[in-house]
Amino acid sequence: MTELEKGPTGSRRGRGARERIMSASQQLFREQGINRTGMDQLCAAAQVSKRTAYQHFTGKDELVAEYLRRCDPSVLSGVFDRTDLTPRERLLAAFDIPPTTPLCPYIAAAVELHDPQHPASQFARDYKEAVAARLAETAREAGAAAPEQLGEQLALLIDGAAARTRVLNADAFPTAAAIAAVLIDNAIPATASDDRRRDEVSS
Amino acid sequence: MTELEKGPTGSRRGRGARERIMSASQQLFREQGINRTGMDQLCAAAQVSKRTAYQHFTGKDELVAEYLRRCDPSVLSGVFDRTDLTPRERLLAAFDIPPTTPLCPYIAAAVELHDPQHPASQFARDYKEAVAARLAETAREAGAAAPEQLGEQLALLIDGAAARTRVLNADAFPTAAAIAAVLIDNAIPATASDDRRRDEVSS
DNA sequence: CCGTAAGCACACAGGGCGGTGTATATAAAG
DNA sequence: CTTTATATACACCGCCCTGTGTGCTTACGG
Repeated sequence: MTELEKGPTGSRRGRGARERIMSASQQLFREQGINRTGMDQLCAAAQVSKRTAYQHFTGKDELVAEYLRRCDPSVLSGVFDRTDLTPRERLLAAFDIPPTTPLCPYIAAAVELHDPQHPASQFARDYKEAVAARLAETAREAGAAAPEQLGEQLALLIDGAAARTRVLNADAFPTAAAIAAVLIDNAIPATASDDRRRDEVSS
Repeated sequence: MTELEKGPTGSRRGRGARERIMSASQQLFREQGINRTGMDQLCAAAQVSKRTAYQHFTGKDELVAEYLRRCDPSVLSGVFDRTDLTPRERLLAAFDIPPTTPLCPYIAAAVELHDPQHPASQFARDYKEAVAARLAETAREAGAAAPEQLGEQLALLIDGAAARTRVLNADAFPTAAAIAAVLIDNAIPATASDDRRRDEVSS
């Protein structure tokens, strides 16, 4: 572990300032939003001097982009890679968000930054498209008639639940899940439904 | 018309500074967002001195709240009051947003202000609940089995389309409308569908 | 042990922000 | 015309923001 990558991401041998910054970003940007979190506060929370922060990131914009890049793994990958679930169950599992998640950070970033050209906004767009693509892929596995369309629809439901949860201060994901169940059942031909009409078709 | 109300809203006899402020707010807050629009810029755009602005509004917060209050009429009322449409058509018409609308300002405000206690955030919540209620009411008129549920579902679709349109920079309302059509058809008992199976029931 | 790079403390620049104070012009109501 | 509310111009305050400059300390690798 002496040299590892020393690439653009690697804090080569220091005491892990970069990691602390990213960790503090995750917390503060989620709790307070991006615009309402100053670099001073962020550096204080990360126990990092401001000078060090600006040696790791050219500016707040880059920091925000990197923050968004590190939001995903626990949310997305954890759902689609679960082999213990049928494709249909995986599609529905995307709506079982843990109550700790305050709001989809991608939507928040896109709204707060308000600039489609901002690197973070671009990443948010790419990410949302990737989610829709994975949903479509899973929909195809589940035997949906129009998987692309279903994927886009489910993605819209997720975003709707996230936005509505934020505005109303009340969990909207159950409602979205209910809609998703309807859409999935409508899109998957009866012969492929794996848990609702199993008894009347496959067994 | 000499005295009219002289109430808190009335610019009693001046040259309409308040109206210009609100007009500029509508434009700038939508184009640039709330946080990225300073009072200096807003006053310049409204051709109003800053002093005057602060004589009409105690602060930016109040201005923002008033701005949100004036967003509605052209969007909401215009849909639900159309008597030329059947209830079912009215539900679907809610998804025919004019392409001029950049994003639901209520979601934007809730995300940007980031404070559920802010008067504008509270109004946004009330408004969203009112929309869901009117959707539910119309769903009841249309004969839906569970109108409250359908109203909440359609409201979620609208918010999802708005959020997704913002993040992706691409119109997501057609997708939402497609989902809405499915939900409506599923929720309305066959005997009550007013334009699909009309010929086999009512006439 | 020594060199070098990572990190630190601290002050400061430059600008935008929300908001105010003051003195002046204008237009309507009487 | 006088009065009075309304709007104006403009300077100003204190605060917080992103971002730097400078010199010093620490710790790891060779």
